[in-house]
Amino acid sequence: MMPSTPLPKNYQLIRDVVDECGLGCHLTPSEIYAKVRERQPGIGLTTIYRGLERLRELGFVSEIEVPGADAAAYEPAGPHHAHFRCSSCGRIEDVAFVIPANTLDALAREHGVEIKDQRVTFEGRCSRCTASG
Amino acid sequence: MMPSTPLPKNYQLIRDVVDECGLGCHLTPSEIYAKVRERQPGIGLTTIYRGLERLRELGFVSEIEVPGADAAAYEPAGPHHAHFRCSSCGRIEDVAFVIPANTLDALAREHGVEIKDQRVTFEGRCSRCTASG
DNA sequence: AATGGAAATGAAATCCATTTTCACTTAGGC
DNA sequence: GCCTAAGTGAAAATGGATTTCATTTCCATT
Ligand SMILES: [Mn+2]
Ligand SMILES: [Mn+2]
Ligand SMILES: [Zn+2]
Ligand SMILES: [Zn+2]
Repeated sequence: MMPSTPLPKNYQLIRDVVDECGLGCHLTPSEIYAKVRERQPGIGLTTIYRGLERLRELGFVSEIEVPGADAAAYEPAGPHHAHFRCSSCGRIEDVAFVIPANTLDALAREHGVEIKDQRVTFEGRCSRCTASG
Repeated sequence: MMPSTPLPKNYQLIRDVVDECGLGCHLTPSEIYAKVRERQPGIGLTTIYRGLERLRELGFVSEIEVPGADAAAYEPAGPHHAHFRCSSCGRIEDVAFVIPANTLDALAREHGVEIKDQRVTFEGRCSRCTASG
């Protein structure tokens, strides 16, 4: 089939900013706003929120909600993984960890629910804070 | 040693409400507010927030922050566990699952961080919603 | 080109959980 | 009783996210 409707220009800019940040990089809507604004000074924060929602629906970006963080963060879509949040400095890092599907299946059966997603977040001290503090 | 300072009466009421809710029961500050208010009509929401923070520091209650939920939830302190959130109705259930310590150790070593806590949340459809919807 | 409807846009208003401020009351060691 | 620290609640402030609404842009169709 034909390539579906191309992304509106502004949404593409948002996608670019998230993509250029790269894997393992997590940006808040405000941070994205600031970066997009460098290329499109007139854009409004509202459009950032709307664009991020759309891009998430389309599977281009992922939203992560980390307990303790004051705002949601976005990253380019990629392989599923866990996150680590340093409770000292707030830094968020990727952690290569996923609960295997057969474990999820067992849990789902056991609890009589249908599990569609997992969110794993670790909390502690990052190497930088351990070194300095 | 002497029993440390007894809990202020209002904080004790908050603790009672959370405890009476039982394991596997998760209450938001507003819900707790409503319940405490039945016994102490004059109490303010501010005191609920302050009490919950204190009770958490003292280890009597646990706060859980579930992605997708609009407010934090509290439960009586107890064994560590994971949570399941139904994306259809919002219901939060306990899930008997913890990432084993040796796995955490390996991850921590691998990523050069110090892991102090884990937060595991599953998302999907609860049995009730699967049956009805 | 003209047209019309759908989508996108941004400013402003609104929402809402949580925190902060501040003046006041309470509790308890002395 | 006095004094200080802790507790309290109303009200205001905060701040991320959403909603509203009037306007503009986009594009497929004439
Ligand atoms: Mn990530
Ligand atoms: Mn629980
Ligand atoms: Zn750190
Ligand atoms: Zn449900």
